Amino acid sequence: MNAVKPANYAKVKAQELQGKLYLAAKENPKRRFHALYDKIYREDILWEAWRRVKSNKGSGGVDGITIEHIEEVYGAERFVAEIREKLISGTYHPLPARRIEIPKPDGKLRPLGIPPIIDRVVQMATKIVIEPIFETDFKNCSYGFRPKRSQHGAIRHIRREIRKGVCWVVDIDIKGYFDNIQHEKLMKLVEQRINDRRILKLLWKWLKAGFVKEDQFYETELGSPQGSVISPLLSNIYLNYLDTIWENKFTEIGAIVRYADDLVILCKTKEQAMKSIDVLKAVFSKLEIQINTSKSKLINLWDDKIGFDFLGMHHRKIPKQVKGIERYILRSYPSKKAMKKMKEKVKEVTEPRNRLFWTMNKMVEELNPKIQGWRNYYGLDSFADLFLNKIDWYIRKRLMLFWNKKRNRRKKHSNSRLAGIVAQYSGLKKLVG
DNA sequence: TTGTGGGTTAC
RNA sequence: AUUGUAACCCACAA
Repeated sequence: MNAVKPANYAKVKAQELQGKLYLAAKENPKRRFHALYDKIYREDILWEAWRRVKSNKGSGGVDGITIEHIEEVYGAERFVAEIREKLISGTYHPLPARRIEIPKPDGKLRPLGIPPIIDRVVQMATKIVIEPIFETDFKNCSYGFRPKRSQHGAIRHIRREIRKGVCWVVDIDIKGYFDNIQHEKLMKLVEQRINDRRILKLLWKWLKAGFVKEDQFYETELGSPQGSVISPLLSNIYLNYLDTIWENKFTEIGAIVRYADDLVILCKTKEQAMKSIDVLKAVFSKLEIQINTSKSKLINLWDDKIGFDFLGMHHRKIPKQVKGIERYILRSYPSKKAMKKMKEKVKEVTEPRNRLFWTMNKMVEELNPKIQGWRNYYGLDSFADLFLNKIDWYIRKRLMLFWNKKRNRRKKHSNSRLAGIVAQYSGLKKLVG
C-alpha cells in the first residue's frame, strides 16, 4: 500500500532537513559537516531542486536541453532519476556554462554564465543542503541573496542607524566583484564549515567549469559565474569574512550594511569614516578584491545638500517642522536613475507608434501591474509620494497623448482634465493615493 | 493553507 | 534573444 504523498511533500521534507542542519550548525559554531553529499541525492531534495529550477523558467545551457524538453519529451521523472544515479555513482560532471552578454543599465555589458539545466538542478540541491549551515554564520548586516531578507530590510537598517546620530556615510563599490573571487580563498572559507570531500569537489568543479562563447572554450581560473545557482551563496560566504571581522572588532567605529557587493558604512564622525576606509582596504587586500574608487564616496549627511544612493533609492536628510522646530530627518525616495527607468518603461508601453490599435483598457491592463510593483517598492517612505506623483502625472500625460493620437485629433480640451477622465473610466491604478 | 500565472525591486 | 538568487505585490485555481 502506497501512502499518498501531498503535492508539496518534497518541499516540506527539504524544509525539515534545512531546519535540522540550521539548528545543528547553530548549536556548534565550529562544527564541520561531513555527511552532506548523501543528502543532495535524496529523492525529495532533488525533486525540490528541480521544482525550483523549473519555476524560474530559464533557458537551456550548452547542451541545448530546455526545461520544456525535459517536461514534454524526456520526462521529469527520468531526468531526476538519472541525476540521482549519476550523483550516487560519482559520474556526474558539470559542463561549461554558456556565455552570453547582456546590457547593464550603465550601457556596459554584463557577462553571464548559464549552466545547463542538469547542473542548475544539482547546484540547487547543494544549495538547499549547505545554505542553512552558512546562514547561521552570516551576520545581521548582510541582506543580499539571503532567505527572508529584503532590500527594504537593508534600507530600514540604514534608517535605524542614521536615527542614532550618524552623519558620515562611506559608500563602497567593489570592482567586478563576482569576477574577482579567488577560488582558493573562497574554498578555504567554505572548508571552515564543510569537510565532506565530495561536496567540496563539486564546488571546485563548478568554479573551474569554464564557459563556451561562440563555440570556443574558455577556462575560469578566477571568479564565480554570474548566472549560476550557487554563486550568490558563494559570494556571501566570501564577503562574510569582512562582516565577521567587522562584527568582532570594528562595530565601535561604524555600522556596516551590505547587499551583496553593495555596501555602506555608517559613522558618527569623519575620523571614524576615514578609519573605516582603511579597515576595508586592509580586509579587501586579503580577499584580493578592490574598491572602485571612482564609484565610491564619502558623504556628509548633516544637511539637505547631499545624500547617497543605495538600493535604488536616494537617502538624504530633509528639513521638517516638528512641533514648531525645524529638524533634519532622513528621507528615502526614488533615485534619479530609478525615476528615469520608470519613465522609460511607461514610454515603452505607451509608445503610440505600434500600439495605435490597442484599446485603452489593454494599455491600462499592461500598466497596472507595473504601477503596483513600483508602489510596493518605492512607497516605503511617505516622502517618496512627491516623486511617485510625478510618475503618475507622467503616465496620465502619456495616456493622453495616446488617446489623442488614436482619435486622430489635436488637443482641444485641457490635458489634465481629460487625463483625469481617461484614468477614471479605465481603472488605471495610481502610485500615490 | 497549498498550487498556477502576471509584475516590481535589488545585486 | 536574458541567466541567477532573494524579497515583495496582484490575479486566478482548488
